[in-house]
Amino acid sequence: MAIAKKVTINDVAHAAGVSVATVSLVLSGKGRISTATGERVSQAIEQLGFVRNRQAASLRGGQSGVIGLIVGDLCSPFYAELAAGMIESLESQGKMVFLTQGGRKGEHMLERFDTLVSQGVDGIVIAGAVDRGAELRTKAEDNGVPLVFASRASYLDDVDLIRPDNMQAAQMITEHLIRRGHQRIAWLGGQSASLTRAERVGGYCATLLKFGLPFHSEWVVECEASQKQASQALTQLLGQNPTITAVVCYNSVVAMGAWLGLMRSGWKSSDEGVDYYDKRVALAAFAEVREKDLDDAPMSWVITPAREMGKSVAERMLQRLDDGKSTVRNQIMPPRLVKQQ
Amino acid sequence: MAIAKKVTINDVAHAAGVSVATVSLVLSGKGRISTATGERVSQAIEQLGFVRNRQAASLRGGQSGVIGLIVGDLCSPFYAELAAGMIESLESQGKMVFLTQGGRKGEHMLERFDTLVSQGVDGIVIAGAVDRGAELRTKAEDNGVPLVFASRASYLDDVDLIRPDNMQAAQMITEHLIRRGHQRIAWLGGQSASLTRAERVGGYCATLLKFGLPFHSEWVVECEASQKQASQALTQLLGQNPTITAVVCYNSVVAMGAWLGLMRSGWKSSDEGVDYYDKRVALAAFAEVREKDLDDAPMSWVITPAREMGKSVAERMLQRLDDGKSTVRNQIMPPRLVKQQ
DNA sequence: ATGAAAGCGCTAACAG
DNA sequence: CTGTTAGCGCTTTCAT
Repeated sequence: MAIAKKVTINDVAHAAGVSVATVSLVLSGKGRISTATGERVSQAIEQLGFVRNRQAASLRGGQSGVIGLIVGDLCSPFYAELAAGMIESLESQGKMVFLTQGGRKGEHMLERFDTLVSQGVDGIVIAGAVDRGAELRTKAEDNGVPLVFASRASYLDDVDLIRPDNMQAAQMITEHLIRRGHQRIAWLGGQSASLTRAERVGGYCATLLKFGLPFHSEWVVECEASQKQASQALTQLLGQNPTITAVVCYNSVVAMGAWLGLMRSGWKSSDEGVDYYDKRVALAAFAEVREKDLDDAPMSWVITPAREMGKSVAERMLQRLDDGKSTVRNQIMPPRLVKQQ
Repeated sequence: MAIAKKVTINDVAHAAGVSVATVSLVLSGKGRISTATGERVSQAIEQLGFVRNRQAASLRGGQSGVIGLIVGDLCSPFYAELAAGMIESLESQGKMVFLTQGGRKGEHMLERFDTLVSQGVDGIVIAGAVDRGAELRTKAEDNGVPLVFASRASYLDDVDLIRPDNMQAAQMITEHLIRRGHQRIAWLGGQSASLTRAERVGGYCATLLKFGLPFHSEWVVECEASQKQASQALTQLLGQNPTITAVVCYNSVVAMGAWLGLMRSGWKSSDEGVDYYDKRVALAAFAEVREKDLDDAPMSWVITPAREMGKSVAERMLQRLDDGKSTVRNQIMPPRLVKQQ
């Protein structure tokens, strides 16, 4: 099959018996075109199967209709879902997305940024850990490219930023346990270097204090994201502090490890926690996204709706595209509590 | 801060005291340029911070350096990792990737395809379930755009296709159990409408026969991807068929459910399976990607290296770009067995 | 080995 | 309302 010669705006103009300018106007919906001509042009377009060359359009000065997305780690479920939500939203507005990877720690953000600019994107979204935010902001200003950040945790200031409300999430999950009658609540998991964890621990701690409950630093234990480690850490914690009745787990792996650990030591899970003779320990957790594995676990958990966050990011970007001068702002995604049973 | 006026090839030519043509030649590495001039140009480029406008380049007739990727579901860990591998690979070759979503069932593949073409991509990769493969192939031919498919399971023929070896994966995991002494091996999970499952069950069955072991259709049970359902289904299966000593689980959720189910019924996990008095049942599973949750489970599992598959896809695409006439081929990714110690 | 010039397909003034 | 015209930034013959 021969390669169909590309049909251009010229061919359309010819077929419709008008000038290229007219076709262009019809295409962009600008200018007042008579209904009759508009009709004729549309028909020609249809008939010839014309698809407008965005590159040429953008070269001439218009918008490219393309948004660049630099995501740190596409394999993180949270960012994958964020990206999916964003792309979905943008595509429904007729935009397209250039996806590139900035590295788990944001190592490649700057180079990727340049590449995106050279591709003529209308705006850039950066999702994930950011290495050199200030430089990026300057670059964006220099190039006149709207920039929006989306991150799980961040201290960036003076930029458009959308992020989860880690502190509120921690408050919700802690308060949930308290309302179920728990007074001695421990924390399991995460590494102290993590910003996300810091924000969450902050919320946990604040909530305890707010309810006049004891906060013991020995009840906040670090551990790696492995079931075995979580299981061991929890057993040790409970052994040394038998009065603890509830545990907040930093993520789903830790949570599963905690649960399994208890079960393996002879505890049995019931609807509201894990029981051992006359004692009960309730579990609660943070999760990146809705996970099948947690569905059947005897615990409540809290997530940040990543897909919706992606949509918010898209909306924010569209706004900036409309009105480049609109003031930057810091937007926060409320978390969602998933109650067990 | 004022928006820096975009520096073009003209400015570079001026600064280096040569013509734009020369700069272009240096940029593309074509044509014989004297070392001296080349040096001077490169220096000017560096100094002015010039970045070549790919849109213009591509418009004029060159390649755009952009590959379109239509992925069905970015939230599936398998495809997320595949995409990540592909993008990584392509970016290291100076290419960029347009990412769009084709829908879980490939509903939007055709529209997305058109959009990508209008953006002037050099080639298109389709990852995921494909709805109308034949049409896509025709479209690609008409537009002269190389097309490569990557899918977890597919019957597409006569196209460039890279897919996992589901059958071999099933053979590996089944044989693994057999070599450990199991003779009565059951299958748990998946829905019979799934193509992937069909391929895997095929491999499981074939391996049993190859080793002269019994295959009972009652030992192959469907179940949804939920721990609870898996747990119930397994309990029932083992209750009715007490001679079974090993179970192959269709995915990680089913596997976790199976394990938990056994534990909750009083079984205890050991290194080589789950024990109950004098009886032992070994578990094995398919997983989409390496999962932390499976790491500490008493079972072996098999995965298709999605990231490497992504790299293969990228390579295949680059080949087609070099040599559009190279014959299509069906490439298969070997699975990897992860033995639980 | 390098320069001059002709566009790629489209849009944005500016005329009519 | 619609046509004319001048490029956007770059590549690519064709001369020199």
